[in-house]
Amino acid sequence: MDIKETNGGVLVTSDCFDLADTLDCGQCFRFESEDNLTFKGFYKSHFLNATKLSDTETLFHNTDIKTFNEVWRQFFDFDTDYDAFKEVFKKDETLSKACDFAGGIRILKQEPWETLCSFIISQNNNIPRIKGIISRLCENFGEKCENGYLFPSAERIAKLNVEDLAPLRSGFRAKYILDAAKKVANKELVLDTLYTMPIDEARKTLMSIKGVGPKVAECTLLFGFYRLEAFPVDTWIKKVLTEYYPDGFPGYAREHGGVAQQYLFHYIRNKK
DNA sequence: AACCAGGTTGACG
DNA sequence: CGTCAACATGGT
Repeated sequence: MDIKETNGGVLVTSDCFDLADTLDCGQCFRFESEDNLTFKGFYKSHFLNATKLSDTETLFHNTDIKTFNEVWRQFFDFDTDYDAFKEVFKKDETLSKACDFAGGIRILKQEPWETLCSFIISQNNNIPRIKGIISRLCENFGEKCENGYLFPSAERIAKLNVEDLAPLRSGFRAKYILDAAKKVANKELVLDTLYTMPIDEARKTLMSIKGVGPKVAECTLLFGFYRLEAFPVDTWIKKVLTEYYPDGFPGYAREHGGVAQQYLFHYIRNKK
């Protein structure tokens, strides 16, 4: 991992980072790209504009080393050694292939409320439509700024009703979005406590929200709270488990199972 | 035109 | 406890 300031930007060189795979592997839904090389989007109110230059080089535009270190360095988890994860994963044949195929993916440290809301929307839904609903959520209720719209706060959404959310075309999920927003806004559920809460308790807490079951809770913990032991099982991972792990998923890959899961998810969906 | 999508709920045995 | 239809909507 090498990070250096360049002309009007910051250049990152790493064998364990692929911008396109990281932003397009289903852990986030709000980064856009025309050519699958340059990606734009937001973390909180910070605007990202970055380009994949090669398999190992990524250029972050319009930023300096100070902003980069404060915002993007932590968002993209650049201080974690993914080679160490892969060393463990490579003891397993399928995981080894997944590492080779998807080893540029990193687990993003996303904003908790946005992550929770996004994965509520994700249930029984496909990725293109999930992106559409979230995009309309931001356009309708998020703050407008120079480069687009921010993700609306729970407090903002909590004041709305189901009819207000009709423009999202989120279907039966609208009532779930509102329940989550209300529980967060009135502090019945304090999201920040989930960073350190014992994971089983954190799962239960999230599942007290209507529309949050085991899968959505697990995704929220992994992608919104950096709980790398979380292991979301969706339809694709179910296939992987029955097909490649009939005797169970290896215990040694469990500690950072979320990383393994993400490699496997991307591998099984995109190989060949 | 069916079938599926990064599932969850509530009803029923 | 386990099973299962229903749920809104749009992409393939």
